[in-house]
Amino acid sequence: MVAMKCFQGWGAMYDELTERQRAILGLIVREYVATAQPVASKTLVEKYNLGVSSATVRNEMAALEQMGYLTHPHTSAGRMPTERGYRYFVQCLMEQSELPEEEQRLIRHQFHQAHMDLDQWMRLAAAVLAHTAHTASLVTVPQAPQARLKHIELINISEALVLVILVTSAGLVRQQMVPQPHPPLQQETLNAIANKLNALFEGMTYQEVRHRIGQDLTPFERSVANVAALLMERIDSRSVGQIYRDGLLHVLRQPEFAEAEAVRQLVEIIEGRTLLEHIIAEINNTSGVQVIIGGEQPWEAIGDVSLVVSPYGVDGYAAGIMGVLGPQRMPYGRAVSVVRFVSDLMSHLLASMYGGQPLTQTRREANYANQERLHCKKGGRGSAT
Amino acid sequence: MVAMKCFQGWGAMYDELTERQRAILGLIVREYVATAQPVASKTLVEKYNLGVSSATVRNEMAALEQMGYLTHPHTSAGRMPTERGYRYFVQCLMEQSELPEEEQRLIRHQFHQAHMDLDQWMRLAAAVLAHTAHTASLVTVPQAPQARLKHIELINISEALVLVILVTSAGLVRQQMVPQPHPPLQQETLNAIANKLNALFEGMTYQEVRHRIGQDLTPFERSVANVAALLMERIDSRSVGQIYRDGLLHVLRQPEFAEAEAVRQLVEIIEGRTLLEHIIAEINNTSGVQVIIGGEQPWEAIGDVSLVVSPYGVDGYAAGIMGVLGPQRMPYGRAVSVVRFVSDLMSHLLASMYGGQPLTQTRREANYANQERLHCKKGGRGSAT
DNA sequence: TTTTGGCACTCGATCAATATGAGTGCTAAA
DNA sequence: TTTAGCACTCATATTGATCGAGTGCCAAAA
Repeated sequence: MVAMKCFQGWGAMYDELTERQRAILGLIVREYVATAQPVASKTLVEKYNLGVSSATVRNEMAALEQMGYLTHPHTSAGRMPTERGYRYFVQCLMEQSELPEEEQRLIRHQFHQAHMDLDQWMRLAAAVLAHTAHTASLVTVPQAPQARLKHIELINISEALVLVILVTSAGLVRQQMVPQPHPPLQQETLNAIANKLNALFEGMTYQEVRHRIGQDLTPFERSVANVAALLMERIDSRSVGQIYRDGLLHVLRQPEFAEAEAVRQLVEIIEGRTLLEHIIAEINNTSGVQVIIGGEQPWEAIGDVSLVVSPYGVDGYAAGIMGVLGPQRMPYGRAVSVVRFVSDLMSHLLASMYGGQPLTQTRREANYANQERLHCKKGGRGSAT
Repeated sequence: MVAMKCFQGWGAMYDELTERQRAILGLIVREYVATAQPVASKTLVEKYNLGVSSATVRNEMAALEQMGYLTHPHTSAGRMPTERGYRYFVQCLMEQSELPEEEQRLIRHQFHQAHMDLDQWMRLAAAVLAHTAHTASLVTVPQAPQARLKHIELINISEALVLVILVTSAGLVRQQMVPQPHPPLQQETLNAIANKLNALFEGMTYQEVRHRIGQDLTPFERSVANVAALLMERIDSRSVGQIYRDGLLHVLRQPEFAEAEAVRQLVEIIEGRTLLEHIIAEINNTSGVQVIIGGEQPWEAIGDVSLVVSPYGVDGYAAGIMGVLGPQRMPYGRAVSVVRFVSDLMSHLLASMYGGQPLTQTRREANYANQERLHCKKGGRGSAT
């Protein structure tokens, strides 16, 4: 059967495989994902009623191995997908179903329960991703490109302390205590000061605020302005703010993490910031759901761990990423569905909170990949003739 | 030599052991903690220049095993402490040194860097505990007994949204968006409304706020008041709020977590909320640093994991717990030192922020245990007569 | 009465030899 | 092009033998 173009840049690769090889590769991936055991030619034939003998399947397997889609742990073992095999599966073979309507409704409901509470949304997103995909999950707080001051508020906490509350244009709120000046100020005076500072600094970045400090301000006002600048700088500098995690236990149950070394590596990815920041930086430049597979291309470092991640947020206001992570042997279809759904949902919720365009548009646009895939699939699902 | 009372309720147990047995038990615990290998009579004699032969040590070991302080993994292996052995060690044998001055200074410095930023303090506390004790660490956000409203602020975010900021008397800040009423309100109007609500509700709990809602308020004011009540209720209801964790990797490096099952159990304790809340509830009723050892008394469920925890906070304002957790085979001395130091430090910092008495007093008082211990030690270090 | 040297005994750990069987690769026939 | 059949490979499990660390105990010494 004639092979068809599947995905930009994968055309050549796609052409390598016959329809039957593609069917077999798909079954092997699915079977291996389900059982975590190398799959034998015989099991395949028996379980899926292929109309051919195991020997035929073996030949195809050998061909697929030759081309780098499968491996052998040892001579007398079944086949398992290589990274390249997974990649092909994800790009061309996987059906990208939507999440079942029932599940969608449940998730939406949970989010609407948490009225406009960003913190709870993040927590919930992490929980839903982990629970639905049976993997670990990560959600980063959406970050504005550069924090700009929206509003300062001063609150009299005691004779010794004043609370500075700062709201950025992206809606982030930060607070910090500062000492009262020598004769403590009353709330009304503080309000007046806040008004003055708001008039002066509204819409500025932390550098601009710093620059404007100095003339015609009392020492106390100056210290408040400095604190405001500091808080904004802190927001900007934390390239990733807090990270919400969940579902580590799900992943630990997988057999690939039966020994300590693998677990260590996994936890190092999840908890350690360096690698994560690297990944996040990479992802933020893309759009749509991305699948990162174990030791592929630039991700040799992450070993047996795969990620399915997506940026989300509001265009121009705030952008974060969320995703799930598990062993290479991961149910990619389900993972992609749920990551796409939840990131879309969050984007829309954030948009309704801040105004602005949810980051979904770019993703729809990115669906060319998806559509191409469907197109390529049309080529044939049926068993070999 | 006459045995002396060591610690309330442990007198009887203490009396069981001769001076030499105590010395040997202490050495075994220390050696086992250091090497993670069952310790043999010979190694003990050679390494510590005991003035006796290995046979003698063996006899004493047999006696200690008889009494339940030691075990055997198998016949031809050295001895290792039982839970009871660890307990005796912690209660009577461990020297409770302070953290080295150098280290104290460094830690204090780090905390003072993070000016009055509660979030950063917590993160830092978790990091310091984990790093210093080479274990995993937990820090819960200090919770006020009942949140009372200190201040409400309303900020005009857009034509569609108003940000409600709420400050409790304990200094916690929460925010939430509410929709603007039909003709959107200007910032000045919002200020007036905030003033009105502040005058009405200051100092009230969420129940009291709910009760006062209804008469002479506009629908918008009522919705703000409701949101405020909801936020305070949420603060109260989260018996433990966010939990800061760190250092999981340290623990995973320990040989007792070489196999997946142990790791699973550990992560279940750290990430799962149920068991943790149970522990926290138990601890909050006590004062001073507590040592929870693996499968002891009411803690059979936590298996091979030990905790060293302490409450901290400001008397009457806010109380949380912090601590470290690792395998039973844990450097208890160091862990106790650092937990005590950091919890004291945090208590003082919080007290300087909120006013009030730091929770340290009770701990000093609890030192009777410590002093008794020193007393008991005085009883004799030398070998038996 | 306590300590100690000595010796037998136990039992995990390690290694080699062997058997087992799952699954492939290849070849020759259909 | 497919397939039946068979040889081949290699992980896994089993057994047995050996080694040695460390204890337990006893009888002699202090």
